[in-house]
Amino acid sequence: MLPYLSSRLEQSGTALPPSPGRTSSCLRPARSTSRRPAIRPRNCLNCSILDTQSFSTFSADALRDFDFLGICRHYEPRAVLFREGSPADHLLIICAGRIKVTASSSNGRLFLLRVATPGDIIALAALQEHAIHRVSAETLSPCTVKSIPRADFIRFIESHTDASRITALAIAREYNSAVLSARRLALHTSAAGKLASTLLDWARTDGGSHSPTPADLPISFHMQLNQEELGSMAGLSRETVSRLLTRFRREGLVDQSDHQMTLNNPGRLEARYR
Amino acid sequence: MLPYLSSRLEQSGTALPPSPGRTSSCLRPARSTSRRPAIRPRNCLNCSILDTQSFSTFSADALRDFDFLGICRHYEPRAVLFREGSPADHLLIICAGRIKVTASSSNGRLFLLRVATPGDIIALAALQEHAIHRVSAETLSPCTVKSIPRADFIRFIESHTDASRITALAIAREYNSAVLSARRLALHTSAAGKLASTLLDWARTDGGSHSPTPADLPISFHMQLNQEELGSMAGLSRETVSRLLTRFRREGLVDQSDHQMTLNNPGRLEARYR
DNA sequence: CGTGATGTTGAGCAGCATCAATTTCGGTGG
DNA sequence: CCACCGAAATTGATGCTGCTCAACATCACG
Repeated sequence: MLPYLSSRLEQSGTALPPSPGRTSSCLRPARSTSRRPAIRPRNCLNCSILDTQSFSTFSADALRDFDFLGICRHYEPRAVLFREGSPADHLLIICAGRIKVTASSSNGRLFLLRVATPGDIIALAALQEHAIHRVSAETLSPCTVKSIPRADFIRFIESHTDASRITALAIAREYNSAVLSARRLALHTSAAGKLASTLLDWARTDGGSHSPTPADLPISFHMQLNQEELGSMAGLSRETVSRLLTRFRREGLVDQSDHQMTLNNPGRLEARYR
Repeated sequence: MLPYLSSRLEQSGTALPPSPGRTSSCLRPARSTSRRPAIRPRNCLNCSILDTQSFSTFSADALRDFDFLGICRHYEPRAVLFREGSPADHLLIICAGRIKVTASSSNGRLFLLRVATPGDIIALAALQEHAIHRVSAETLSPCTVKSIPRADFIRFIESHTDASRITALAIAREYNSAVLSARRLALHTSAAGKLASTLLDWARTDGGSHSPTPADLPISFHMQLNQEELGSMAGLSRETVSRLLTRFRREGLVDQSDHQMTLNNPGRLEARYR
């Protein structure tokens, strides 16, 4: 037995006993029961998420061990994974669904830091420092999440050099997105500027291709947030977001049908409301 | 010769040839000449910074190798270490002095992300991703900075497991401070709230003890920024900062003499202007 | 048809950016 | 020592912007 698995047996009170014949994937975790019990992953090896995301460069060796770590759990929408202030003792990896990461103030305001999608890692930075969470995480849609106890994960990265590197890379990405958020909020005085750059940042990361900057071609992406949440991401009130979106629509800068948002001319949007 | 030092010889065009008898420290890097040439560090082993900061847990082995990496350089105030948009090909470690890390917008606004002090690492996240800098770095005071070429550093952390872990930790810290900045800017609607929380955050990290939260005792710290820079950190105009500081002073919440800033009652400051 | 979530639009006002004038202060040179 | 300068800070006046409160519309769902 691998050394970093020692804490497994006691950590998961709700985990099912190992079921050897099971072939469940991280993505579709067993037929849904009413109680949505935790299941052992054991199929990260052929999980498509690992091919495309952060952990794609794991060595076969590391990947095999990684497969044994933690447990997968299913969550309904609006479920809280952890709250600001609680100790960061588990690493979370999103197998399916969308999760919003927020910070809140004592007077009830909310700040939406990011929306994490499959393949994303949550709580990595807080876990590294062995600190308390400075943010809360809540599911936006039905989610499957792989949860790895801190001690197991630390032991894992200590015994795999490449895993350690990849971890650092993942945090670096988290860092850069946080800096982008801060930039947006600080550099734009006008509400229009804040909203425009929020949409642009989102379209560029979330909206398909990671190509450098594809000229002034329209970008389309799935708008997963309502106006209130969008506002809490850009630091604006719900009403202001509504007014601005109609303005952008009138000016032909964006189109919105259902949950599909299209930035017709990103360059012009950026230039007009910087 | 260590493998990760291979690129040393060609990388430093301005570096002096090795001077074996030299015993210069990272902190006080040779007698100052008019041209402030680059020097080889070779004394990180007994540099006091390493004892107290990020790299304190390096193994003796790693520390010895680390000592051979990069070169130290001296900079005058207002010197630019790198600019937003340039490729991140060097890691910087501050040996002495203070460096401000900023982001700027096309319309001339400036956002001050952090002030880095001795022991801090700069450009770590951008370096990991092998991306371009999203921020600029500029000296506030006379500085000594150790500069390590990307390739050398990557090779270093790949050959030392503990170094890799410590690197991840350092980025995690950077990340958390970036999140704090974003929080501040997003969660506070009032200018007073933004300034108050900026001062409080600063006092708690920079202002001496890292104790959890020392009740309502006064906190004092060295205010290294003028009001304009403080404003660009809190997302406020210079004039607003001035007005607010006089208000805080009148209310007995802060005292300011020379460059020493004292928060007389942090708890009250926080409660009144959240 | 009611209910609750979400989006739209209007009116009023506080707060902060901006422009502008003045003061303070540290340094530099006569 | 004083005069002068420039950088930084102070204070005032003004206008706009976006938050707040409020009413209403729209839609999905039971």
